[in-house]
Amino acid sequence: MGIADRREREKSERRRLIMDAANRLFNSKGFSATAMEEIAKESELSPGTIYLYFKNKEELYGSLSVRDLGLLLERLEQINKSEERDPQKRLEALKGVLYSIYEHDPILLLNVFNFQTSNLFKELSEDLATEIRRFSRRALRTIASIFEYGIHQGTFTQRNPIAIADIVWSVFSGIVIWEESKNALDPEKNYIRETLDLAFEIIILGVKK
Amino acid sequence: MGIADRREREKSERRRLIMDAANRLFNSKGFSATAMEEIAKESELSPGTIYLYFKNKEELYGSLSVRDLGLLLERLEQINKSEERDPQKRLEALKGVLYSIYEHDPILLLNVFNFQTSNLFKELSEDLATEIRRFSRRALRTIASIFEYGIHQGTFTQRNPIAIADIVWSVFSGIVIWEESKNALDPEKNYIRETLDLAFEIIILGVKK
Amino acid sequence: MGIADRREREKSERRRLIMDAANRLFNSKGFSATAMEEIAKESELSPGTIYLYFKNKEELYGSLSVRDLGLLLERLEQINKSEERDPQKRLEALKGVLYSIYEHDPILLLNVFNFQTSNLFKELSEDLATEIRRFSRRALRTIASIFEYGIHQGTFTQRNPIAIADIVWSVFSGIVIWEESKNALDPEKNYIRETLDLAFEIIILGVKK
Amino acid sequence: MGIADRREREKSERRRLIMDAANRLFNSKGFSATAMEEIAKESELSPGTIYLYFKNKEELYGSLSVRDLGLLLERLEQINKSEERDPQKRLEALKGVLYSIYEHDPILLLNVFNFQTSNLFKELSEDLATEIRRFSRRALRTIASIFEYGIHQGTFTQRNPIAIADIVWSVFSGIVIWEESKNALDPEKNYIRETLDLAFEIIILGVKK
DNA sequence: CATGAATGAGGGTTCATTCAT
DNA sequence: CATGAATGAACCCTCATTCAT
Repeated sequence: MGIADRREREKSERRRLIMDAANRLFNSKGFSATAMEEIAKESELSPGTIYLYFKNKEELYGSLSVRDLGLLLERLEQINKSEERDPQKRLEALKGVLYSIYEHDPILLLNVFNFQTSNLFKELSEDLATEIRRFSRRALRTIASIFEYGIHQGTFTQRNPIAIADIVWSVFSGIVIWEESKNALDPEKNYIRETLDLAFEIIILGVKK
Repeated sequence: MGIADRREREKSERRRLIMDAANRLFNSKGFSATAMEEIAKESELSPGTIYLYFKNKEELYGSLSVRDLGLLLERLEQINKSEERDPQKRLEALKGVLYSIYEHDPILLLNVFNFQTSNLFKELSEDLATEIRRFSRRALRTIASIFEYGIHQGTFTQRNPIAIADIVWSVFSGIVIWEESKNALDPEKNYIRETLDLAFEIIILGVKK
Repeated sequence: MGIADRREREKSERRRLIMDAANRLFNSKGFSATAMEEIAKESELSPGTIYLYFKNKEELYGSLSVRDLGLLLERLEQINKSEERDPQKRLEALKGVLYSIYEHDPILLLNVFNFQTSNLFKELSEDLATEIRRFSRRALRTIASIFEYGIHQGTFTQRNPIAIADIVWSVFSGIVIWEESKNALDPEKNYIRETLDLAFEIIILGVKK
Repeated sequence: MGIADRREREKSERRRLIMDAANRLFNSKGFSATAMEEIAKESELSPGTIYLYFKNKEELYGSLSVRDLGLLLERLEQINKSEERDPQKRLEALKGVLYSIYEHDPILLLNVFNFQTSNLFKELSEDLATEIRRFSRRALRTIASIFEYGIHQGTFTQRNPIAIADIVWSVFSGIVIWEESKNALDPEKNYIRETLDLAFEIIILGVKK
């Protein structure tokens, strides 16, 4: 490995270091309530260094969204690439992916969500904004293609697959946000798994012929 | 009308004036990005005056949630009080209520949502926090009772009504947030109505016997 | 009693009412930390009314000083007017007066003191400032005349009576402030009486022939 | 001198810079009337920088007291460590110290005083409050030991040394405050030196056998 | 590249004072 | 006279960002 490579790797490692720290803090305290200096401290770097890797606070937050969406996208695309031929099984796999994403980082989707809704978007560089939009669209389209496949096979009823994908995405994100917020108030009871299972049960009943 | 009455009315009008201005600004710029002075300017009052009506910025925001939730709750309870005997029709009424709420203020639910998720809750006076929680719980229970009614009548399949209410609430909020965020990026195309219709169609298929 | 008289009396009663309330609050929280609205509430009047009786916050505070100084002055002048012929006994009477003032309102002198030191003086109307200065000077001169009397009688050593009065005044105020501040830290132990007694003992030894 | 050392020195110089500026302003305008921004301007720094060195306005004020008390304490302790065997000479030295402190900063003691009396104490960090209390107590005890020494030697009359120290402290502070306030009103005439001399004369007569 | 001290604009909030009723 | 709602200037403090080292 050449020196240039090592530099490159160290650089991207440091980027990840910052993003991980930022993710932890943004998740636990929210965007506005997290100070850049805290992120610096958490990542054991100085504030100035953060700005060598990210143009500003918004871009740092946006980069988290990109990373998360990329992760999600990759997993989703594996479903379509799989050998599985039964549409309902593919739907189950979708549930599995979404749930595992939730388990990996409970509010990953909430972040992606909040970010897109929020006005932080406006502060973003065109590049990053475009990337988020593209990833987001691709994720939706990938979900849609699972349904398309089912419709094509004749197992699912004829409906607009993109619209169904929107619904799946919405209900999933909605449940995660909603149950997480209930969780925050009463940490004892966590019904996310059950609610998600039920939601999928209903969706399958609703789309199957 | 006595002087005291008039005073009282003026006072509550002023409160509403502030809340409306705050709502507009919070909606378009978000909580943190909105300065109290802007709210003052928007409501044609002075900063000091805002503080005569609301203890602080958080309480002002929280009061918006309470007002919104109250509005929603009232509409929901009318469904159960209605003469309608057909469970599916009641479900349609629920859709109508949620949609009309959306039309009245597209991000009303988003606000309620974001608020509960956010850390702003911690800054709230106990009174206000309790009220929000109570309203929120009652709204859920009211939705649940629509399903209970259908199960009781034998039209809907036997399932936990509270869980279904959570799903309905989640999917509805999720769609609104999601479509609104797509809206923000591309204001030409608004598919909310269609997506909601489809979502309800699926839910009805999913819960009917 | 005519109507005009009653008006006058009510007016001065209200003045006193406000001053008493202000005194209590200034004493317990200090000048800056006391809000005019608190004084209004404590005196069961409205903020606006306070301003009918006092031009501003500083004048209200200054008026307290005037009242206190007047009270003190009256008591001091009685000593000189008394039948008592023994200079040392007159000195004892002086101690009694100062101590009873302290008992009446522990920080009366502290207030007079702080006020004169503070920059509040600058905000005062010329009238009030002049009055405070005149009272203050007269109080000093009255104390001085007690010593003059003793020197004249040949019981006290020949010294500048005004300077001695300054010292008496300083030591007395100093002790009150100092012991009060120790009091604030450890309310159990109150040595003011003992310290004052000792101070007078020393002074008497110091001035007697 | 290493870089770290220089950093350290610059840092403490900066601290002193701020404290000096703050001292000037607090002295001339009082605590409440002095804005942090003025202190920033006076020390040619930005407001934010002040907060890098002091947690808040109260702590800045408190730090001044600590510095002043430290200075005083050091001087007082030198009296006891000195070769001087004559108690009355030691008393003279005490007068000298107190007077030189006064000359160094005429209202140093007034500040220490006012601070302890004021409610600012409550806002202080435990550390700083403790330090002020400790210094204050030690200063008193050091003064007391001068008298103890005189009593032990048989030159002074048997009296509670701590109480005498309180009196000395009180009369000295009292005179400074009092004469300064007269000074403020009529800057022509400054009798502090004379008054202090007379006060010491009286005290010495009062405590000597 | 990395640092972290310094910046200074901006935010939330208070409160002495006014004035229409 | 009395009121108290309204004002708005001013204050303390934070924190995203910069830049000399």
